[in-house]
Amino acid sequence: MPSVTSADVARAAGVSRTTVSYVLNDTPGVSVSQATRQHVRDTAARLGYAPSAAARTLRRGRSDLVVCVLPDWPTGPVVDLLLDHLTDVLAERGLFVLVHHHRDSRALTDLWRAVTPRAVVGLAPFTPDEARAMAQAGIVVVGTVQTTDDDAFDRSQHDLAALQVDHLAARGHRRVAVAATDDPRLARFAQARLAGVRDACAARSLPAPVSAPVPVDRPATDVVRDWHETGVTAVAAYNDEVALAVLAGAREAGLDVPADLAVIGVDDSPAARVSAPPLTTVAQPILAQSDHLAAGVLAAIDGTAAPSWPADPAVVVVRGSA
Amino acid sequence: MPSVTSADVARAAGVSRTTVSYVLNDTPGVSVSQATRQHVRDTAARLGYAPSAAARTLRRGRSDLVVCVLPDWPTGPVVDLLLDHLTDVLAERGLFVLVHHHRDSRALTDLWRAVTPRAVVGLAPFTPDEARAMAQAGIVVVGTVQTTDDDAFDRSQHDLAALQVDHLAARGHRRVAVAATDDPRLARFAQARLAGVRDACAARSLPAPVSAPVPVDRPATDVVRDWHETGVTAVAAYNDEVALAVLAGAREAGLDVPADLAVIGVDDSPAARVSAPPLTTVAQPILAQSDHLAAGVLAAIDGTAAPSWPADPAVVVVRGSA
DNA sequence: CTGAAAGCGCTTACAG
DNA sequence: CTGAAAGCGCTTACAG
Repeated sequence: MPSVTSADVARAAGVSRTTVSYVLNDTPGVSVSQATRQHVRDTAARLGYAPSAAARTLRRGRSDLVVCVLPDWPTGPVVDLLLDHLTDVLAERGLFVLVHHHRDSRALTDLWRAVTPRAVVGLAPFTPDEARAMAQAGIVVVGTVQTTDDDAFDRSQHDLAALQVDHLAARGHRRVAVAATDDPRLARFAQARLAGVRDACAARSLPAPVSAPVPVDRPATDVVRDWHETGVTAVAAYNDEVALAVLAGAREAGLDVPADLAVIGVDDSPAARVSAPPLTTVAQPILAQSDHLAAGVLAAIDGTAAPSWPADPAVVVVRGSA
Repeated sequence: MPSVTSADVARAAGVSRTTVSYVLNDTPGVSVSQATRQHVRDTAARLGYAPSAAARTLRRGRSDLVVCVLPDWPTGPVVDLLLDHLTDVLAERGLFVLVHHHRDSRALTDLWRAVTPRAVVGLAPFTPDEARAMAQAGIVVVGTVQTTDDDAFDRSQHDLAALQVDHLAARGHRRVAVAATDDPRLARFAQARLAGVRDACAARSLPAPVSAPVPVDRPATDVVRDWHETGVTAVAAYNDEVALAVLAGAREAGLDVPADLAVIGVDDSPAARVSAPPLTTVAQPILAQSDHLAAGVLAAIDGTAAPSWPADPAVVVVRGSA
């Protein structure tokens, strides 16, 4: 179908393309009579005119599109919240957020064929190569984690782990196990988190933690039994999903939570509230993080200084499991 | 930063823009010497050349972008799977998938300002107005559900509900309750699903089901107790998340699942495998649906006939709860 | 108040 | 084998 252009609208309405553009964009500072405005709008609607974003972007020299790159692992409700908030905040500045599920680097390269975004927000850590390619292309890259080389990355994972250990230690636990994830895509995170638990234990003179991967799709019965038999009384889980599998394993093994085994997760997902027992977990300040990301995009676009990362008020939500 | 264009590359490499375009796009059927090809590529890399997607799209008259519009409610791992698969399948045809979290109609209108996609895949039902606007803009619209007016919409929800009732009835249950969602964004679905359970009960000569909204962030203790006291022995939940809240409520109320109360969900989410007891649920053929969506996009683009919706092999996954 | 014209960066027939 | 030129649809200084 031959799509209708602004020239078609101009011709049909008996005005110039200039006028069509002025009216349809509500360009400030131009005076076009109300009658003409209405006539142009009616004509555009009648013809089913849809402006070409490509032409607009080309002419303007910049697009209003912000691409948010997600990690390729399942992200859950916490990230949904972040995305919605980010979309809202940037929409107020006329920026439109579209999300890319990052699977492999090839896909990230193809991205430039399909769109030239104004900015890219990375929720997945980029490799140094990817980050360099984007920077070179003049694309603003903002992220929770700039690259996997970033120190801030390890630090944030460390802090999360420390909060778990703090809570467990305050309850008198000494022998802590780490329920890691078995998802290879999360290896980088799991590793930093384990190191965090290890350091926190050392700092509190607790014995070094043991660790095992825990699949999320079945009760972690065997692992839990092993841990319990070797004197472990508390488990720091990679996230709530893993913690749920630990809870299920304890149930199967006939262990009482938290009496026989305390369990603490990370995320404060909805499921944490209705598990048996309800899950004690670490909640991250997701809205604050989202605001920070939005501020980072805006700062980069406006050329002002990037906001500093907010003091991290991640907090332990105490429920029944630890 | 003045971004580098193909003209800059041509100048620096000492060739014409034509040659740059041929080399960088691997245009078939043109003969450029290997030496020149390499020289152009090196020059482009050295200058950090990134082609303008807007210019390319404008010139070509079409973009390679497919926008997938998600509903504004939390979608979970099932939709993630669908998205990943859709992205893979369409990538093979050079199409790039970006996801938009649909919150309000204003945002959907802004979409055309930011991008002119080749096709839109709707996972959320569009209003008739929205669908018309897109069709008029010459955008291919493909979806599980074209509009909320669509008959197929009610039918699919009906089928899901019928499967739940079938399973419950086969286990000897007669008094069925519907654990609906309290999320207003899902009202349209909840309504169709309730109607489905009602019809299925009628068809099997069971008494009409009772129904109550169940929040997912706390145990549904009171509702469950009420149901049990009025002779209800089985619950058809809106989805697994709601079912989990029912399970938690039963636990609080001191009821045994499934002896005192059977519970069946919808989705077969990971959490369903590790709940107490493991959740019996209805699994949807998500990969088949994803393939169908991809085929729909391709058919529309190629101008061939849209594939018919596959016979829906949604299936009950029997675990411990019903 | 309105219009003619330039130009954003690319691709691709066409001529050499 | 390579280059000059047209044109995609828009916005916006500029002239009237």
